[in-house]
This record gives sequence, C-alpha cells and structure tokens, in this order.
Amino acid sequence: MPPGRVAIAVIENADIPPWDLYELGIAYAVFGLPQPDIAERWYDLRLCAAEADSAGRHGGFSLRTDYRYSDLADTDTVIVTSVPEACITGDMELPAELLEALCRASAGGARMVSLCAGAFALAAAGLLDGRRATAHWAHTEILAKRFPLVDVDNSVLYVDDGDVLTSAGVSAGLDLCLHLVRCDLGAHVANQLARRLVVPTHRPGGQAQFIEQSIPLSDGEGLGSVLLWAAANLDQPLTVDDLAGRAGMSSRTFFRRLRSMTGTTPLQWLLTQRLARAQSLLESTDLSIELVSEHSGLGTAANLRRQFSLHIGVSPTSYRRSFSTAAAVDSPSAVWSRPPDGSRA
DNA sequence: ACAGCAAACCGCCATG
DNA sequence: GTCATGGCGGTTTGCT
Repeated sequence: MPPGRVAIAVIENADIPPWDLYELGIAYAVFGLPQPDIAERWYDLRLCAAEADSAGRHGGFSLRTDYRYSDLADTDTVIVTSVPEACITGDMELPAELLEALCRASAGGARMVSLCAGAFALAAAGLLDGRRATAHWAHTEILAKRFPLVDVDNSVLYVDDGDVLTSAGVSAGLDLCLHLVRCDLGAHVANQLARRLVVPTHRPGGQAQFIEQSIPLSDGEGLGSVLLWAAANLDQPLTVDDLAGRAGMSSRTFFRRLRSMTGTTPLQWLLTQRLARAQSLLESTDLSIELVSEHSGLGTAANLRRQFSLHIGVSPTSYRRSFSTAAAVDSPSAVWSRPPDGSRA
C-alpha cells in the first residue's frame, strides 16, 4: 500500500490526559514529516476536530486544526489518540459526531488505528466488536468490562487485526506506527525511520512486562538476573527447575514470581524470547532453518516452523523474505499480534 | 496425524 | 490474622 492520507481525530477543550500530546507527537513524527531521503512519497497527515480552523485547548496547549471530523471519511488511515478520562470510565459520552465519523470512515474502507486509550473511541463506535484489541494495561480491564464483545489482550504492545489496529499505552503507539510504515512501505523504510527516531523497529516483550514492575536489570540475584542469564543462554535446554535453582527459590515460587512480574508463565516467557531470537537470526543472518532453531533453543526445524506459523502467522522462510535486511536497527520479536489466519503476512 | 513421554502448569494445603 | 513460600499431585501441554 502506498503512503496515503492519515487523519488524527482529536477532541479539543476536554480533559485530555497530558500524554495525549505525546501520542500526537508520535503520530506526527512518523507520518507528519516528509522523509525524502528514505522514501519518495510520504504520508499526508491531517488533524481533524469538531470545528475546522479552530484553535482549541488541548492538553494544556492550544492546537490549531484545519479539518473537521467529516473529513475522516476521505482518508486511508484514521488514528484516534487517548480520550478523556471520563470517557474511559463511561461517566461521559464521546461526541456523537466523532463516533459517526469513525463509523463512516471505517465503512468507507479506512484503516482504523487507536493509540493508548483511543481504543475506547473505536469500541464506543462499535468498531472493535468481535475483534481482538489492546489498550494501556491500566485500562484493559475496564475496556473488557464495558465492551464485552471486544476480545481484549493486555499482553501485547499492539494488535494488528487487519483493518483495525490498536496499541497499548503511550509509547507502544510508536511501535504500532512503525508497524504501519513497515506494512505500507516495507521493512527497509521502517528500519531507516526507526533509526532516525533512535528507537528499535521491534521491541522485545509485550506490555505484560510493564504491568506490575519492570524486570530489575541490575540486582545481583533473584528473578531479574536469572531472566537476563536465560535470555543470554537461549540455545541451551532450560527447564523451570534450572531457572528456579539459579534464582535460589523453589520452582513453585519461581512460577508465581514470574507470573506476578511478567504476567506470563516460564515456558511462555522462554518461547517469546526464543521466537525473538529466531526472528533476529532470520533477519540478520543466512543461517539454515535448522541452525536458527538450534541457536534459538527451539529444537528441531519442524518445531521452529510450527511455533512460527502458530505465533507469528508466517513460515520462517516467508518471514526471512519479508524482513531480511542489512539495515536492521535492532532485534525484532513477536510483540505484536496478528490475525489468527495470518492474512496480513 | 498420531502416540508416548517428559515437563509445565496450577489448585490445594501446610509451614514459618 | 495476613503473607510468602514450598511440596504434592492431577491435569494439561509440548516435543519428538
């Protein structure tokens, strides 16, 4: 897909959380600035509000918009940033005009994207019904409660459900925006833009790792250092008992502590790390599939293929074809979630 | 696709 | 009383 029109729907003069301005900055940094040395054509970014040519207050700043909500229908991609706190709790309704415009844009074939708590706008418009979606981890519970038809996943940085894409909190919006660039303009362009923005093109781990506390990287012993050690020794056979022993605790306690810290189980955590390693090797080396599976600790090539199609949605060779590039900025990993049929591979 | 084995998962309960 | 921990064992999952 060539770069097209991207419209950001903003709600002015409302009690918008301050990080909404950061999200706007993310979208602007990715879509709003032409990158002539990276790609000939770039996106056409528009800010849309209830009133065109307005200069409303927005998160403590005044913001001038030149387009109206009705202009959302005339775009290829619609981005919704965080909605006011009261619209998350349900104490306040989102502007009907906005919801109608979102529905019209979606019906017209626009790709619908939410950053952070923008998912509540898509959900309120009914666009997430029957879809997989995510939001800031602090809001996923209320999102699932208020919109029971939405299949909420709080463990990933973003969900790509085809024509509806949602991202986790705040900075995860940048991961999703880069994913969109990767889909539209290819891995090479996305990697170059990521390098310009001084961020990795893929971040390891989902948002589950941020839910309670991030992994302490420097404590001398305990869970954090064991996970660091495990990540550096993925090619070895690692059992829960091994890791628990290294952490100086029973496997039962290790299991509980890891779940509390990362929201996942030991085997799932290991699998995520190993898939990330395999992706990195596929992208940056020409090692055979057998050696990639061996070096990533996934065992046989058959197992690597199975895990890839199961969790990434494509075969290892297909992944290598799509993402192999000498300009890779950082190790990729399975931090986004694809539709079950992997149709956007 | 299937089977068999090993490991992982997790509820439950006892202990400090 | 609460809380963290660890052992047990039945069930589930994953790998070959």
